[in-house]
Amino acid sequence: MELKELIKRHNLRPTSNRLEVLKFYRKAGKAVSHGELDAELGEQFDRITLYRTLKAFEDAGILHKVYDEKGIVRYSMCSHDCDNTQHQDNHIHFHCTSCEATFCIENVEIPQVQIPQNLIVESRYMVINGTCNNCKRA
Amino acid sequence: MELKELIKRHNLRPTSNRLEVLKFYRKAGKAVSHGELDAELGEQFDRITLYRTLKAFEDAGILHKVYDEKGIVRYSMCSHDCDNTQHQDNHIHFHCTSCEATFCIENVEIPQVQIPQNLIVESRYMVINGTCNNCKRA
DNA sequence: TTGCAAATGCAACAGTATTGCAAATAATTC
DNA sequence: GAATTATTTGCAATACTGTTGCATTTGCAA
Repeated sequence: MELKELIKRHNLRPTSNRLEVLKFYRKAGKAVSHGELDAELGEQFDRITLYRTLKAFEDAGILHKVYDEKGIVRYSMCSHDCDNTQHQDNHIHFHCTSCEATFCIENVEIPQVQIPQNLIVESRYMVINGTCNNCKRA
Repeated sequence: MELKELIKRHNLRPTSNRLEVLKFYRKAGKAVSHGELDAELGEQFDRITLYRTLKAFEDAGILHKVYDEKGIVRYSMCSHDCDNTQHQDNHIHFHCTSCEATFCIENVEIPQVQIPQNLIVESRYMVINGTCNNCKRA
């Protein structure tokens, strides 16, 4: 079970809570909100613990935050190994307006843009809304 | 006072509440959250009324929603006349990580991107985080 | 196996947002 | 201009999301 290793590598203790959460995220293959996580693991673990687990994973660089157009916060597994100093989630996110799923499009970089005023750019965030392949068929 | 006309044109009644809210948004020149609006006009108008006013303006196409990286919902005046069926806010938003201001960069379109899977694209949303000119000086 | 730091569960609380309903206000018709 | 109708507003209640403090438990290392 390499999830245990992943957690340890980021200087966190591999508790049963964290292992289950991470297992769920890996299985999900899409961004998952605290609410969705709680619906799945709420019987087993405390609501607040799940909040703290998500925060710990984000700080450690195991999960990264994703926002959809409605401002809903979700988390998704980092594909590259991020750390506590910097996330490398410089890819586009896709949000399906039909099933509300949000997932990362790992191999597409967010394009550079030319900004008129001389503002200092630190990071870029981009979401594409549309219909995913599942919902397209239906 | 052409704000009255603007409201009427979108089939809403130009009440004092709505006129004040719109006046505030025009003056602000940046995206404003409900909380910020309430801090300014909360003495005069009810908190819930302000929520409903924002919603009404959004539905009517007078304001459009803006999200920053923390998932905070703000509203900004639509430069082009939108309507209740579609918003045309296809421009980039800039968020200053120092003063937390968010504003529209009207004249820069969100770039097209090539998406690998055959997903159906409906709209694109982009936020650039950085430092605004005000905070740069400081 | 003992001692310490990290992690968890529970309770309380804070902030944001929505809904129902009655009262007030604006627009419409006569 | 008065009466009628529909919209808008304020208040109360409620729901959802997220955070903090503290006592207890758990994991890890000496």
